[in-house]
Amino acid sequence: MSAAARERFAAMSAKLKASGLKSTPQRLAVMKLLAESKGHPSVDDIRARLQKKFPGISQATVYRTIQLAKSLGEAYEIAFAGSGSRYDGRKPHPHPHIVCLACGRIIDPELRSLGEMTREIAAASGFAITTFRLDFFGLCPACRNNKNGSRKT
Amino acid sequence: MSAAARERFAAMSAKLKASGLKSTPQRLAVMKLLAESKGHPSVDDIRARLQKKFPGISQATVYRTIQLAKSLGEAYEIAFAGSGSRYDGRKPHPHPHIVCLACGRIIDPELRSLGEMTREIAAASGFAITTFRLDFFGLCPACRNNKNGSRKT
DNA sequence: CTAAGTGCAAATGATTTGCAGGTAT
DNA sequence: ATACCTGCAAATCATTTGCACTTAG
Repeated sequence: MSAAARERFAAMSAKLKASGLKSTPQRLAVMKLLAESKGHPSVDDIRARLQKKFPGISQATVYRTIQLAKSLGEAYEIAFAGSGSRYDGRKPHPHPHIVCLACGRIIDPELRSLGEMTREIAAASGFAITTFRLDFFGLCPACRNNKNGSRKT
Repeated sequence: MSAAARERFAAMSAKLKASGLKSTPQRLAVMKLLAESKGHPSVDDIRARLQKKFPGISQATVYRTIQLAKSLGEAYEIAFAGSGSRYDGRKPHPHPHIVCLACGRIIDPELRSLGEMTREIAAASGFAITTFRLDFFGLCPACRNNKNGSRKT
């Protein structure tokens, strides 16, 4: 567990405690995974990885905990049509993504000029812009060559 | 029906005929609506507007026809998590949107610099980028004032 | 102790699909 | 004629929710 992950997990558990809600083992485990997963895991990725430690853990609990983390401002959901959402507990704010159409990998690109673009859009449309969604889709370097699809979450 | 809409409808019906599939009244009606609707209608918007002319029209037919139009390259789907998709038959290619969180209105902003941004992303990540999704969310000029929500599709 | 959380299974909402009868070509 | 369509209802898939039991504080 990297220093950054440890810090994220500390922030999450602190918010959880501060909220007055209960710090159950399941909640802490889900949040830890969110804090340390670089690969934008799905609900089922999380449930699967928690099986060893919590044999009976239910999807419902994972869903509920993720929603809780979102409502605490500690997780970010990337929803896709036609497939389950993916979650990010490392950067819990809107940011652009690049999604590999072959293996499902999702990475976070650097991108300046987005704030500028948002201001331009707001000025031209008259909307009060509060958030955005920006995804690029394509083939990652690995999938451009081999036809594999080792799903790295 | 504007000149642009007429042209889009002509393109759609031509593609349909060329595909060898049948030009049924339902299909032509759905495609006409797609061709002329500026407001990015939902499946149910379309079904509702077709009720008068086709009293028994089913959601299934609307869904199937939209998928057909998409596969012909003549309609573009904007999918949202937690609510139904919206469709665009006027510009059947990826383009940015601005979505009003209060009334659901969706408009198409002008935006240069997107191609440039895509190239930048591709170069930095090594991905072969094939498409993108860009939405801004906020309050439209009307909803910034009144709390109404006249859903203009 | 007791409000809150968990697992399970049933409910939901959008979309898809199987099937039996209808229609464009 | 006949392969393709349609409407209907049942099936899917991701996610949410009701409920009876369990547990953190």
